[in-house]
Amino acid sequence: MALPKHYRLRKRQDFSAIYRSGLRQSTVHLTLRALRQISPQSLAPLSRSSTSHQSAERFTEESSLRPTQLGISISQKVSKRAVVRNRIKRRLRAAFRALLPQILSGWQIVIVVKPGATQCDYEQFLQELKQLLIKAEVMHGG
RNA sequence: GAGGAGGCGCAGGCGGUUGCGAAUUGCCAAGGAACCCCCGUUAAAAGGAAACCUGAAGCAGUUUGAGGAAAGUCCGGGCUUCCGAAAGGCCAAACUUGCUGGGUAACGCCCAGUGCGAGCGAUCGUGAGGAUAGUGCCACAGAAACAUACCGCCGAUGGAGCUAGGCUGCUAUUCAUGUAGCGGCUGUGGCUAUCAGGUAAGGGUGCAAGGGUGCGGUAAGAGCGCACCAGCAGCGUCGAGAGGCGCUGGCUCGGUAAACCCCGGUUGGAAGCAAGGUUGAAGGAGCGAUCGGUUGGUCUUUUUCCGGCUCCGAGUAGAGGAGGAGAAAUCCUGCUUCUGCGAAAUCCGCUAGAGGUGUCUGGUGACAGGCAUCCCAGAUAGAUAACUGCCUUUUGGGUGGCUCUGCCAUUCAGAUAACAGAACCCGGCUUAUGUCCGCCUCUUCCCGC
RNA sequence: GCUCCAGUAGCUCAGAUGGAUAGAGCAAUUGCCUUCUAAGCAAUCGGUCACAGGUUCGAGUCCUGUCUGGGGCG
Repeated sequence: MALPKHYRLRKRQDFSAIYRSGLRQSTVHLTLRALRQISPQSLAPLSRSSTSHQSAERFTEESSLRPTQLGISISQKVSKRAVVRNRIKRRLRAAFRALLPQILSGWQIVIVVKPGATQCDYEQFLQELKQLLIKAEVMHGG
């Protein structure tokens, strides 16, 4: 990872939570799944979903604590060769890192790579990522 | 110079901007803490504390960070747990290993050799035990595919009197020999029939038909005899052995075991680092200080002793709290114990190894041994990078020079790194792969001297 | 990490113990039928049996090694 560890999305729970209730945007080669993060204290009783307005109040105070976390999902259907998949991941991370200063904190993001992205270069990924993040209002429009 | 065979090496280099993991050092929040201060047995509160220890996150420095295949998972190990057994033998089972000798921790791997096959050769390939232990199969064709005889050849016994002959009678003709016609006898050759005849030379069929070629031999034939070749057996000799060479012998046995099988060989089995352990969220079960009884039951190895559990009796009042009449239920807490990664949690396992490099010695070699030296990835939604400049190499064009079918210099344009990503660790095998990549040895042909 | 299965015509599948020229349905092409089309009928076309090597007289089938695709378990 060309990202520091606390910018990475690491737990299986986080991924499944994002897939379950996150918003969705997509371009030709990428799909964005994003979830606005709730504070770490109320993360545990998330499934009971009874303490919604309490956590919403806390959110405004504590959203600045946790930075935005990124996870990348790329299937074997995109390419059977691990080298190709890893290269795409690294390029996406590099693009994300370049956009990091403009990104709001407190989000959890998963980027799903679609088949056909094998031919893309760094510039294309940067453009598509920027488009997605602006559409999802994770990033300042500039 | 052209073509070919074998082997080895490398896995482009130097930067720029922005970054990541690990180790380590320092700084640092915070905690612990000897101690200081305070107090003076009616006490030890509050406060301080850069001796020292721990040290999250962060910052800074230093070091370091994918492969020859990290891949496929086709073999062999190490390591770990469980089951079984505990040493050896026999049987069974499994493996599916199978020329010989060696190497190795081990191997289905490697090295050296033998036989066979391919190539002019360098070299290459080889799943290379047994077909008289038994069973099965060998389509079609063919008489017959494992034990038979279709045609043919030969023999024996017959038949007809057709045919070629032999002997002979009559008639015609001729001077005569003879010739022609019609008969008779014979059974040599042919024809034909038969033989539970002989034969395996020849024909035909087929991948394959009972060793091959030649001479003799025989009624015809045949290893029936001989010579040479191939194969088999025995002996001698060389070799550690597979085998090589030589001599002798009786002459002969289809193929298929990558069909079943037989023989030999090997082997505890199963799972795999998501092994397995530590901490432990969560869940289940439970919680009594002490003494006595062996007539009981059961477990630890049969017996004895000792001991554990259970049982019976005494006794105390039964973890703490709430609750209640309470030693009840129920709830919370604590403790004991069991389960416990789908809580894909933490840490360990986790990288010093059948290790790398250099050198010497032994060995034809695989390899082994000695000495010196080095420490060289440990991630876990998975680091080792993203973008980019120049060089290198090379192709084409232009210009210039020279010793001019070329070479050198310069310039412009293009191409320029393939295959591929550690996931517990090693040894092999296999597969993928190159910027016109580089190097060495050998071989064949051509040209020149 | 472990493990199983498949690969045969454009598609979906047969092909049991090796035997001659590898079949079926659909599709395609042509013809018939019909005013025309569909349906129907008839014929035709189409195969490196995934690849390479081997055993055998002979291999889709047996053996060995690869490649590709798909599934299962922890």
